[in-house]
Amino acid sequence: MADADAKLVRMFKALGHPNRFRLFVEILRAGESSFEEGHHCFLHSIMDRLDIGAPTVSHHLKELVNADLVSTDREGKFVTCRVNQEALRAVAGFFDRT
Amino acid sequence: MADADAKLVRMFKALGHPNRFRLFVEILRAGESSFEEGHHCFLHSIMDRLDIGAPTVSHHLKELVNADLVSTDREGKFVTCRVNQEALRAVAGFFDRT
DNA sequence: CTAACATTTCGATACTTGTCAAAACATCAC
DNA sequence: GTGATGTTTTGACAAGTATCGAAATGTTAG
Repeated sequence: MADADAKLVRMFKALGHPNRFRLFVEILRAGESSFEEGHHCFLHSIMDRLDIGAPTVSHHLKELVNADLVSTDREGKFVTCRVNQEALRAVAGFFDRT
Repeated sequence: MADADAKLVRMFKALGHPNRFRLFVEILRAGESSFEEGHHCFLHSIMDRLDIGAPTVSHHLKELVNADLVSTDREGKFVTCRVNQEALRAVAGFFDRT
């Protein structure tokens, strides 16, 4: 299997769990509605809206990062998240090819 | 979570496993290169190209069908598969929205 | 009807994963 | 420094999943 395909599979797998999908969509939407540079958002505000324990959110976030769908940064006490637009284009490209 | 989202998650989950992804791509490609109506292809010819046991292929195919990515028909002794184009458009739409 | 072929179901097993509580780590405010 | 707050790691457990061999089912050919 081609390398690019393996990467796609990792993305699909990451999005193929309800809680991870919701986490991703929250990051996506929070980033869209943000006026700050880079469209990032704070993890703790997302945690507030998901009724999942913090360790679980952290675990899922790490998987989104491993799948290259999301990237994170630390700003002092907080962690900020943003979606990786380039990765999204790769996925969209797969479906456009069909 | 909205109903449409749950459907998306099922599709992502189905595509998020290497063997299932390969099965899907085989069906996709076989269908594309076919001149028969409906772009269908025979399951046994796909099985030949994947080094996975028949029971496992059958299992994965069922999951692709459950995810609404693929539909199957029986033609006598054989099973034919085709991708569900409408479902593909639904997924593509998700990524266009970003 | 029987033999051959295509596919699915069943049963078992090894492996992966989602989740949480508790502890640890990181950073800031004081 | 201490305490408070945000996040991650660890350890554990339940649940889910991928895979296979064997058996069962469906279907056609002869």
